[in-house]
Amino acid sequence: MRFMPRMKQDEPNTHRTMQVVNHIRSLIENGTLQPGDRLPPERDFARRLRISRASLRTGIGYLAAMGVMKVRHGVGTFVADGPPEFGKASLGMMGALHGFQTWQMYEARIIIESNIAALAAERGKDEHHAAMAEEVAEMFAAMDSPADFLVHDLLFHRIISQASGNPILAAVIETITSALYEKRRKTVERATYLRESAEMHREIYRAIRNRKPEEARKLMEEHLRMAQVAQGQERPLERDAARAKAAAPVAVRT
Amino acid sequence: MRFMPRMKQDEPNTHRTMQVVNHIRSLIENGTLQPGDRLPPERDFARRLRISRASLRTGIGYLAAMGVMKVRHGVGTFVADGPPEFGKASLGMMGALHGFQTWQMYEARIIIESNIAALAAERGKDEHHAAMAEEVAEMFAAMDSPADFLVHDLLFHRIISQASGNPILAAVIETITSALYEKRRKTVERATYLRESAEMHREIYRAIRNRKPEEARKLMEEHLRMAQVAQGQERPLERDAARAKAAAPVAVRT
DNA sequence: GCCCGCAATGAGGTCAGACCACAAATTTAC
DNA sequence: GTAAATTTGTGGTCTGACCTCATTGCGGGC
Repeated sequence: MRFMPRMKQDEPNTHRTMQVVNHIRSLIENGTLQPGDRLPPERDFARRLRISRASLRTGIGYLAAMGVMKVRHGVGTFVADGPPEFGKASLGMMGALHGFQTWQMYEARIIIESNIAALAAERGKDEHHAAMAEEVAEMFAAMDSPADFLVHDLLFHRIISQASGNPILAAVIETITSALYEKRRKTVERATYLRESAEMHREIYRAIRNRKPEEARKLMEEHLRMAQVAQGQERPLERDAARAKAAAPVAVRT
Repeated sequence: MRFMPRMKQDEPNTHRTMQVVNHIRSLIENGTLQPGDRLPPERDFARRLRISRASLRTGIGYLAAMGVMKVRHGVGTFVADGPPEFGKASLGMMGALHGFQTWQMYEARIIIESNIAALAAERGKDEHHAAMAEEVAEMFAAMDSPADFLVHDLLFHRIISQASGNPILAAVIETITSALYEKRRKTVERATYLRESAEMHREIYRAIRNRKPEEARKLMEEHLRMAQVAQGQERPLERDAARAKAAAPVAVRT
């Protein structure tokens, strides 16, 4: 992190929070701050921005909630690295608020990730293919360790997201996947279908490497649908669902 | 909002912010707080939770960043109503951080929303059909007022999202759309294609009402692709894109 | 009697400075 | 030389005063 310009002085009444957010945003946009970089200590930064530490912290908290910043007590505040995603807790929180169902997460995941696979088959580069092959191999090697298997499973899917060339779709999938992760880790212990799963991954990999978008899409969809069934998260029938939650009125507020 | 239980006292070292978030989350989950409800005044709430007002505010700020709460200076703090979406600023912020391109937003939108249209054709209810018809009519009526037209355009798409029965996909689209809104409002003034656009909407509506998922999907995709072209946001050719940003290394950190 | 304008009220927003808790580096003791 | 204790640097929390904004309601002027 190099030279850091001073914040604009005007607009005295605009919310301090947004001043901080916009300031940091501009630092990111002009390259002063990059993923993984560390912010100055709060006390210094606040003095430099000529605002109180409390206000600075509010702004940082805002960015942390969106997953843009990562705060580590006793260590420092960092710009997020790793794959882009919406705030970790946000899906869960919105789920509580709007009554998301698990089958809806799977449905969204199937729709988006099968298209990601197709895009990856069109755009994937050699590095991606190599990395995918690596993870498939690791999966076969970890057949007796469900926990390890899961790790490489996740990594495999993440590489496909990256190969798709669309970080927005990748971010959405990342968010959904991490919300699903907890439920998943429990059922993976029943390792009965690991071999089958590994082979499906291999087929997906081949379709992508051979640049067969439609095949990749179809295989991915099949794979995810199977994963969903393996965890008993199919969409309930209408008459069962009706009991669960009364239909919301068609009211689209502005 | 009825009786409000007291926060758990234990776990003294856990972050106050998360205490607040979890507490409010539980209030939402057990129905004490509902969309549109107002939180108690910060001073009272903080006293009841036995934490400082500053900490409470940190937690509220966190929720506000995720779009779960809405704070209005001088008025109060409310649980968000309206359609679910990720934090308004989050996409823009992530875009700055990870270099999202506009064509990627359109690509994501086309993929997701065409599938939403298909789902809506399968699951849409009479109320949705009626509301959609209404908005189509409004669009034809607003042919001479691009700004009004845009409003009904947005509403139309929002109803389809709701009719799809998958609030997660709806939230994603809502987030992308609002990020795209600014750019859109400018070009809509060149009203040359409004009639054409209205007719496409009508066709989409008909496909959904007649429960023709594949047709709805196809029409929606066509419609969005046209909107993208109308604003000159096609995906650049590879050789042009290469110059814009060097390919990131295939590094998938955990 | 009605309307406009100006307190009064109550809400969130900001500030300052002291102190607490955690993690890493450094020194000290053995 | 290693392990324990201490120091240092950073984020986390508290207190309580004061500021700004939006709404309410009371007057005075018409």
